[in-house]
Amino acid sequence: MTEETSDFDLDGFTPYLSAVVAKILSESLAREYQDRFGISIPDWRVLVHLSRSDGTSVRDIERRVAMEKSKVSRAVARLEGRGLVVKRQSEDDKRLLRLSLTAAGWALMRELLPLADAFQSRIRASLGEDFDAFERGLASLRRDFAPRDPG
Amino acid sequence: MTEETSDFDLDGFTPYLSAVVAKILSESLAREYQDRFGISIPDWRVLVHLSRSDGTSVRDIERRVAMEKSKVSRAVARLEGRGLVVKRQSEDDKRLLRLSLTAAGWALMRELLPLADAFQSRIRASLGEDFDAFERGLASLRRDFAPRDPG
DNA sequence: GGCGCGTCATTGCATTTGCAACGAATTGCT
DNA sequence: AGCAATTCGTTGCAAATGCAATGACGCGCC
Repeated sequence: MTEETSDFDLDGFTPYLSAVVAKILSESLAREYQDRFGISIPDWRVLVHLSRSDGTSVRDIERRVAMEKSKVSRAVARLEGRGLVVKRQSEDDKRLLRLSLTAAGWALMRELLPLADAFQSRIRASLGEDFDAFERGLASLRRDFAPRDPG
Repeated sequence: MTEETSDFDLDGFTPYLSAVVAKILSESLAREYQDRFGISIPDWRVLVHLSRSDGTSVRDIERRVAMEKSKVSRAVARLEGRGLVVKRQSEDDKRLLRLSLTAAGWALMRELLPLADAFQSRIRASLGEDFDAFERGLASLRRDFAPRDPG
């Protein structure tokens, strides 16, 4: 009866497409470390962030990795329980936590980071000559659509 | 003490960046319809998909929108409860559902789709001349990293 | 110095999610 | 045709999630 249909192009709709792509990328990568190392996606994000900048706080990670602070807090608690991360109270500001990888944490990252590099290479190959424009695009969107900082 | 730090570049790591960007895009768009229309992100995805292809099944949406079938099923149930969608049993294959928007569903979409178009314009402006390469990139990644079809 | 206001991290709780199990229906094999 | 294997959609249940409330602390104004 109503053969009605909008002319809206779902596959050209960037928010939708990028959600799909982000999901399959995360899951594809997660398959390589979840079973093998017992690391969840939030755990992975925290670990990678700490391998970059040792001594950051929960709030830093929340901002930078776009994860809820409660999610970060629980991931950190899990990782601390496994002896991969240590929490110290910051001396400058006792509200803050200074998070660091332990020796075991670093050892794990020496196994995980090559996986990440290999995965990134696959992505680069898939994107070909569009790679640079793609990365620039992600940066632009992040800048222009990031939630207003209430500070 | 250990001023140790890996040289891994988090901001150049595509799975991470794309997850962040997808999240802020989804949430930024959601802010425009959630409160106003009481539509959640999964609801939105289903509605948009149905506005494109009337009469598709839960499984179709699962495949195409990269949502768990249970998530689709529950979104459809919600939308049916609000009178925006109808479920009919397919006559060809009685396992399948034929999903359609109701008149009320179409009326809602006539309000929502302009929001989507406007949002897409903002994205296009943000990406500038990289827009085409960006969309091509999303399509490539989707193709190359999509989960193996067990069929 | 004291007091109100804002920030950091955690936690309680309600909602959402994902996975596995299930019933109904179809397909394929013999 | 008969029966096993598979597919579709739903649902039960445990785990994950998001939000608001809380406690500890720092900052600024008086």
